Amino acid sequence: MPELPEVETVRLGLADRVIGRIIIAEMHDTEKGFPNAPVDVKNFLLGATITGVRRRAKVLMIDLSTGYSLIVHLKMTGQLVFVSPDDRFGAGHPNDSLINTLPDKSTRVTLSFKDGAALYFNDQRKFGWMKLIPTAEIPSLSFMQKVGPEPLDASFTKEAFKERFTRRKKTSIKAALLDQSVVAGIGNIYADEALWGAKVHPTRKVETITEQEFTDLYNEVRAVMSLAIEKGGSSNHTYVNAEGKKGSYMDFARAFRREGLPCPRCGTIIEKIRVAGRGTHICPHCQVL
DNA sequence: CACTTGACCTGTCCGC
DNA sequence: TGCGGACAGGTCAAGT
Repeated sequence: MPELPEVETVRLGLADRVIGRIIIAEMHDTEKGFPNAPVDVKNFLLGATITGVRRRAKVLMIDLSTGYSLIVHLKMTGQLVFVSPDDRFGAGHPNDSLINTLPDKSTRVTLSFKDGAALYFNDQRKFGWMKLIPTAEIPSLSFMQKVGPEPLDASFTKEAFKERFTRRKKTSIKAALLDQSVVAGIGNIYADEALWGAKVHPTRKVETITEQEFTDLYNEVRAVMSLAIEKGGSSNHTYVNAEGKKGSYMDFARAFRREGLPCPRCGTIIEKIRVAGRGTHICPHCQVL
């Protein structure tokens, strides 16, 4: 799914497009989709103006003028795509662009705006969700209580990074990196990329990671996340930004989904193994046990 | 408590 | 071309 850089890319795109727009209707085609409470939808979603779009870890928060917020998790295949009336079949937009074909069979929620624009929440695998809750209740959500620090926050130090792992001494470094309560926002792509960058084998137990390796991992996590945001995230199949367009980080990937190709550092063929139940890409020469 | 595994869904790709 | 199985960017609830 979208990891931190993909969710941040969506957030930036939405902030440009939906803030100030007024929601006049919502339609959804699955019960899992959202607004579980019809009364709240009627009173706090319809007619609301969007006032802000925030992100914490991989969760998006769309704040409304009514004091409620839409909370969204895209999980593996979720998308939030904004389409203005001018976009459809407009000049300069490729014919194969998603925006000309939405809604489609993966569309779970459609939010219609007063000016004719729409925001589509699509999710092929239906793992994602969208909820409507009072904005003031967000900080007390169990997710917000448990989630670790944002890796790109200026206040997030190398010392804090290392300290977060003390609770996961016996597990693999990859499983710990994927644990959202340790550090927020890392997923399968950027875990592999950061481990490759720091030359750390993903199955290494956390308690065996040296001071220098923690320093390298800290720097790599931040560098990889920053570069990915700059490139608009990674796209394999389903991920798109708020304009329905793909990101380009995969052009810069050094290990992820590069099995069978040479390691950019030493030329050894990248291998794919399984760690913590996830497909994992390593250079067997650079990342030794 | 720490840790691992399976389940949640749909679609696609790969080998027979 | 058809079919079964493995797998896909995430997170829970179970299990040990």
